[in-house]
Amino acid sequence: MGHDRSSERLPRSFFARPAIALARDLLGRVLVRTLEDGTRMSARLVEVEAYRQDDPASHSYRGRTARTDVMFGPPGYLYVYFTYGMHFCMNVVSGRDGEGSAALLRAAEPLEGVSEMVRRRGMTNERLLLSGPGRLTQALGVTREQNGIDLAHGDVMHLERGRPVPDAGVAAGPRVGVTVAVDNPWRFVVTDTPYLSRRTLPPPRRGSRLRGSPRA
DNA sequence: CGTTGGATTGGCT
DNA sequence: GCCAATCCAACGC
Repeated sequence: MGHDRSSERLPRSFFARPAIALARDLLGRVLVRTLEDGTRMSARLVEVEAYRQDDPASHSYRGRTARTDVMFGPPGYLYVYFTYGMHFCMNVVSGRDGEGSAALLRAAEPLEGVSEMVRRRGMTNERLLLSGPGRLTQALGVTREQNGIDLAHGDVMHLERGRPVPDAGVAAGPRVGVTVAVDNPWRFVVTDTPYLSRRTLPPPRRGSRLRGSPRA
């Protein structure tokens, strides 16, 4: 039995790599949100997607703008954007400073602070508390105000080591809700969990270079 | 400056 | 399964 390091904070170096590698390795990690009154909420990440600068589906594809500025900054910061007139989505910035890439946090398993999540979500079904990018931000109290915060050293939100998920427990498939670059299997999910935004992975499309079951 | 549609969700058919 | 809600960034003129 070794020393338990699961609550150690992930350092800047963890985030300083390509979006696909980061997205995959974020599975099983613990996202911790600390409110101003000290209340702690935490959740185990089970669904994450990668977005690269050379990727037509990425906000960074058309260059650096006011909205995507954080995405082009150094790794380990939070990129939050507003969509469909009512939802916020949050990303962990990856790669190098000056490069626009990030990992979209799409779903998680509630751990600590469930009653606080329930209050913010206005519903009690634990399965639906954090199972979607908009639900995740609503439950954890993340809005435009948290755009650009530092996850590696800040107090508002951080990531802990948790328990990395082995390849046998991970599946990859097309990203949800994107209409371009649909053959890029950059959505990573933990297979053995009820907390995903979608229950099943779509089958490989005809003409796709992928074959058989999607793998990490 | 006007138009378009989106890395979504929840409610209704 | 279908679709409205509701804002605003990006793009075209």
